[in-house]
Amino acid sequence: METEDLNELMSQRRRKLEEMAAAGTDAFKSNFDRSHSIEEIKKEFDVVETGENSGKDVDTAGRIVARREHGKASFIVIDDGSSQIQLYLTINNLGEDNYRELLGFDIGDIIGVSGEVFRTRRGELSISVREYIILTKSLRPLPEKWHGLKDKELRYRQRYVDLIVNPEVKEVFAKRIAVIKGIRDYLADNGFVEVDTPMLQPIPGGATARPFITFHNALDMDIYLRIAPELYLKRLMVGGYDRVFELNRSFRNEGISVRHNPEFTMLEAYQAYADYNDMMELTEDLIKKLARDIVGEEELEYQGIKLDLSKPFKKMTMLDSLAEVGGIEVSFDMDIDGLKSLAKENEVHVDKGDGKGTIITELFEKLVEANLEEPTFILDYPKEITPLAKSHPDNPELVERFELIVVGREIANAFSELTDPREQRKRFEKQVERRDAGDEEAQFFDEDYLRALEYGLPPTGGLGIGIDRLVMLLTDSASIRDVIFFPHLRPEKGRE
RNA sequence: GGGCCGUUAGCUCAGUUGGCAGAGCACCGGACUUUUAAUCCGGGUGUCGAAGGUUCGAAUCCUUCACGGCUCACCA
Repeated sequence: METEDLNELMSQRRRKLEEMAAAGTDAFKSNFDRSHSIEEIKKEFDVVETGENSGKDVDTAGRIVARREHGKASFIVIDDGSSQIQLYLTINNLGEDNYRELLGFDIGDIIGVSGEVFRTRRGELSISVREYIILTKSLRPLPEKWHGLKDKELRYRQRYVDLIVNPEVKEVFAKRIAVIKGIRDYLADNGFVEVDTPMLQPIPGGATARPFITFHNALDMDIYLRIAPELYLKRLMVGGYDRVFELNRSFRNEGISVRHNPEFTMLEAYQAYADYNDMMELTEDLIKKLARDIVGEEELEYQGIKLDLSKPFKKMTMLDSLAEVGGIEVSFDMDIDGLKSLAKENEVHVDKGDGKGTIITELFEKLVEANLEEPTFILDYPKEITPLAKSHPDNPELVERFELIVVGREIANAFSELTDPREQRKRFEKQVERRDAGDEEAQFFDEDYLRALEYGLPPTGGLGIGIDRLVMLLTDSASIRDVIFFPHLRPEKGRE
């Protein structure tokens, strides 16, 4: 199969590889001792002035990304992922045969070089090559140097090529890496410990979503990929951990869009003796810190919308926001038919089994959430859609829950956790009723979780942050695929 | 799932009314000892996403399919 899709360029490279082999050269070396990374060279030799020789040799390596031939003296640019540097090669330094061989290497090949660092007359820090070695032969041509790789499908499927030729992609992922590290550092500084809980769960819980189902052969049973780590993390709180977090993947078997990938990265953090107000403070502080550290300032722009993260985030209850932003008066005192007709007026879809809480939430999402730009905490969600949160003392229809909305998107979600096992049992039973009525996203009944609650969960605040969406916000990325190295795509056909 | 758009050389893209498949970069050959999108001379390397159909003739028109993008629906 492989030979069939060989084009001329790939054939040429394979021929070169065979010629190397025939000459006794191994084109896939096992190691190379560097004295410096390219970034280190740039730092250390920054003081070398235009036209000046440093008098010092370095050993470094990288991928050939450009070549400029000038007869008996030429230039090659190599890139090691940290930075790029120009190589200067002359017949005088290398001799005719070696000079020709080094120039004959292809763009994409990975080489090691030794030589003196100097700065050219044009001011470019360079290495005057004395010795070189092929480390890895590249058998496929890279995309064009000027336009890079544009085709989105190729960029997502072959992210390795995207990363080689499109430098801005690396910047986005550098920020993603920094966000994740920043969160871990922040939480560690605040006394949280990072834990791992099961991704393969016999009962998928902690969120309202359809799970992926797989099968355990030895146990002869269905098993689920987790939709959230929540119930296991709260079991750990029962076990006596005071502050825990998990920053890892969850999986939801739902539609794929610019905001949804079937597997996504989520932070969940739980703090004992805290409630949702404490989690609100933590969320705001964390996000402001990430903006400062990673974007460099608290004013940023997302898809043309200017956001000022330096101001205190706004706070509104869901019901108030429907009045203030949505322009409709809604309350749980209205009867269900009144809410249904209100939904109809506003072109909000209502399912048969939907109660007041669901309809109000749908109205909120349509009339309010989509229109919120500046960071806004929305407080006090309907109990009906939130089976794991503590009841609100002022209104039995509500729970102590908030979401942080930025540019119409949910960035964080938190509650005062429901700790009363008797009420949790009733809430689970309601979910089972919904599931029996055909709601595939209703939550599962988890008897062991109730047992854990019966031993006693301290008052606990819980927080979830969607990392991919947060990174989108901080990197001004329009699609979740731009912040996930390998986003989910349909398999390529004609493969295998 | 619906709608719209796209798929042509390794990459980025043109391709007129249906009439021999094009450019730039990359690549190959040649010139050039400080260039940096190097330059100059010569060379087009292709299953026009796939399969059918219409036609003397299809990259171009029609049908179906695949993959992707945007969007609506769905969904935390």
